[in-house]
Amino acid sequence: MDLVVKHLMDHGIRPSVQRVAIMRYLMEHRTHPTVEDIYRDLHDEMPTLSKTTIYNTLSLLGEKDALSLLTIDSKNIHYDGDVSPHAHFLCRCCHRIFDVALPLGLDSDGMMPVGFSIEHSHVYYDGVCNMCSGKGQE
Amino acid sequence: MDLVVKHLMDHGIRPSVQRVAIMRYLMEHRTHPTVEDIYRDLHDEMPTLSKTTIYNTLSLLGEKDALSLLTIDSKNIHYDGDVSPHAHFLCRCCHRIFDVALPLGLDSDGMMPVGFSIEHSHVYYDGVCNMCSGKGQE
DNA sequence: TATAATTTTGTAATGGATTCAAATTTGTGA
DNA sequence: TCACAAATTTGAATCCATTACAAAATTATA
Repeated sequence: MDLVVKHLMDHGIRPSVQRVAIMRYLMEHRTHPTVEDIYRDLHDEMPTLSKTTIYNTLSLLGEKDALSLLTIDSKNIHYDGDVSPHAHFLCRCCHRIFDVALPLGLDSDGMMPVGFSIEHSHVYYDGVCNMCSGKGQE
Repeated sequence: MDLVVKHLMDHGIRPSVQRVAIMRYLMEHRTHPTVEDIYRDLHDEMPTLSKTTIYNTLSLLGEKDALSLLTIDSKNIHYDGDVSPHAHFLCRCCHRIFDVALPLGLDSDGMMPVGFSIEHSHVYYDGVCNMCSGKGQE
């Protein structure tokens, strides 16, 4: 079975044409796109796709933990189809978001007051990326 | 000298009446307020304070690292006058943001690819707080 | 096939954030 | 203290991401 369809069904989401297209886009483009990005890029192959559907779908996928919401950028919400544990880095210069490894020793056990239960955790960095600093290997 | 004025000057910010009032509000209210919260609460003592000034001031204070922007909540930007290292927890039920300790052994050294320089880092959690879960000691 | 439930769609409305130029305040030098 | 320049504040207009909503289309079920 299609990996994307399986991913949706594993998270209890009925795989409509639009949902599959949006989830596939997220799984094939690890660029942490915004709603605008998704709409622009999917518009060619699905001219009837509406922005409302994208909002609805991303909202549903988020509730079901089929994707991850990135709030690192105060201007726009970004979405990540990779739900495996990793941190994110926002370049203040080119505004791209990069996947980075989680810091060593990250362990929130015993850090929370009694009665607090963690559902998700996020580690965000911002700074300047290798391209923008001119110090990166090309 | 007034601690608030000193805090501003230490960060290279000229302490105008409005800036001091906004910074003081943030230092005395550890509730991680939004622009709306600040505007509502300061309006009594400063009826002429405009929202644009609050936006301008928070933007300036953020650039100078005199406060911290919290992007944990996708609905609104929250502001934190406490710039010492700590993590944040957003309750998905009451939508309050709590200060929590950073996880033990947190170490981002060597986690970044060559050429990436970190300027700020944030650790965010979401889940249910002790009040909303009913399991907290009151 | 008929009916109900679900999903999609486009338009309108909402509201947080920004732009901008005028008004005000503050700082500086004579 | 006064005059001028620089910095700051203000409010109206605007922008734009997101949401609300109800009709249309699609899909599931009997």
